[in-house]
Amino acid sequence: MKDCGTCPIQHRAVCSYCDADELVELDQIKYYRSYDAGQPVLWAGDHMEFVASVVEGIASLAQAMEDGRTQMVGLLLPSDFIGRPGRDLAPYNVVAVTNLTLCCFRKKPFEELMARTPHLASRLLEMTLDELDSAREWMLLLGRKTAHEKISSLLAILATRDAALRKQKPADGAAFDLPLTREAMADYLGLTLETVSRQISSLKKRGVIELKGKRRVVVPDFARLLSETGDDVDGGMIS
Amino acid sequence: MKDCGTCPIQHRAVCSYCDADELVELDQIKYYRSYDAGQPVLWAGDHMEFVASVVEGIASLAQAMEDGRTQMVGLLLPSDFIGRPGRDLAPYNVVAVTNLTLCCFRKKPFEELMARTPHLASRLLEMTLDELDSAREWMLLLGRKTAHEKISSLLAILATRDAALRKQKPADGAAFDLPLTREAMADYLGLTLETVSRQISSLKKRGVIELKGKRRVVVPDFARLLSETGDDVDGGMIS
DNA sequence: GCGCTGCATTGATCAGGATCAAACGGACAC
DNA sequence: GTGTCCGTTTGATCCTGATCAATGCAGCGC
Repeated sequence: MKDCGTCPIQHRAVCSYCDADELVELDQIKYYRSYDAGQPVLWAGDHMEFVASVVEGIASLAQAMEDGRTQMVGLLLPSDFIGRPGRDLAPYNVVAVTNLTLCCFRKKPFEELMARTPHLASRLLEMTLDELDSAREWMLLLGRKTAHEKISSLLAILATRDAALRKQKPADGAAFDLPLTREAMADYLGLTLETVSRQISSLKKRGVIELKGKRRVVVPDFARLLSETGDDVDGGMIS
Repeated sequence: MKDCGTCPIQHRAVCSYCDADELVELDQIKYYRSYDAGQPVLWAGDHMEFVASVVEGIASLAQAMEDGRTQMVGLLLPSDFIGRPGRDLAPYNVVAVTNLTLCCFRKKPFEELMARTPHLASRLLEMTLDELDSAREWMLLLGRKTAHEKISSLLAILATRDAALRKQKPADGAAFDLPLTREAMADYLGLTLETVSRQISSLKKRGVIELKGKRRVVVPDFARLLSETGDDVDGGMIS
């Protein structure tokens, strides 16, 4: 895959054919948006006038119940795609977890382009199938794992994705930043923030992880961490 | 949408353009398969040589952990689609819950057809987005709802889908069959079978539902049932 | 320095569901 | 009829994670 420099459509989102003519067209309909940490990007029910690719930062997708219970249903890291071609209303809340930059494409022209270019549609289908798979992995976590396995799984995933952003495999001794507050982690894992805190303390006490400050995590032995997740050690969960 | 008679590709799966030429092609690569209740259709990791549309009966998608814990991640009713164009390996176990008939399309020619027909790809994209939405609704249920809300939600969904198969809205006093054992419900809801049984007994005792035998459920007041689900009463969950 | 604010940690207690165990009841073979 | 099998119900007890509450701690404005 040819690299298109600093242009965000180099991301896997829409660029499996990076040197094709469509690239030029996409380039013409793109624009950038930035959000501060904590700022909402979309509320459930909003009209969506764009689709977008995450350039930098982290966004979350969350469902809420009226009484305030919330469940995060997705975490969007750089190169992830936001939006539903063919849909008008946002199905869940999208919030900037950290400072966030999106590369947006106006929805109408994007859809028109899609209708003319089969590989774009199949690329999006492929990405959506990936999302569906990870949503279903997450269902296993939410429905059947213990608090302890949940936290370990989350840390393993964050470590893996963090390494992947640097095009590496997660290595022993690697450090990464926890981009989420304890409360956000709780909402992602279906726990309370107290339980998250306690489980992290316990992992620390047992030497599975080390904490540098509150947010930086060092994993001295990655296989050890994986063995705490409840997953089949090779394959399975980590996607 | 034009009806193509008894041919299963009338299902929304692949037939938004029922009178198009592709229909003829699809017809040439289709074949049927039947499974008995309880029989496996695919194991996670199997090679998939077909994609398929459910004609009759119910199938389940499930993830399993090595120690036996399992989580159902999807329930496939007639008109639902099985398979991932572009993927080779089955990501989860597929099991026939009741007697099951599938209309299968050989994968290779199906994919070739897809590559040539943009509307087929976008139809599948749309369906996959729907699946993704319901997977995420289910994540809210698994992560944040009480046992009591979980059971009510499941019953509401089954009642709704059952009515939909007859092209109706769920009505007060409507009856439907529970196609699942207590254990299967438990695996779907992230509970144990004992808890499922107790919660159903409690709903019965409080008059929210009536049971005719073990498997037939009557819902005297559908709004009452909905109010027990924890969802926003209009819209939300029921999809 | 001070107090304030926003996360995070830790403790004490409670309760919702899990677990272990027994009994029930219908379908079916013999 | 009897016995067995399977799914279900019900009971007693336990334990994980929720809840309520207090404290810690870093950053920041003044």
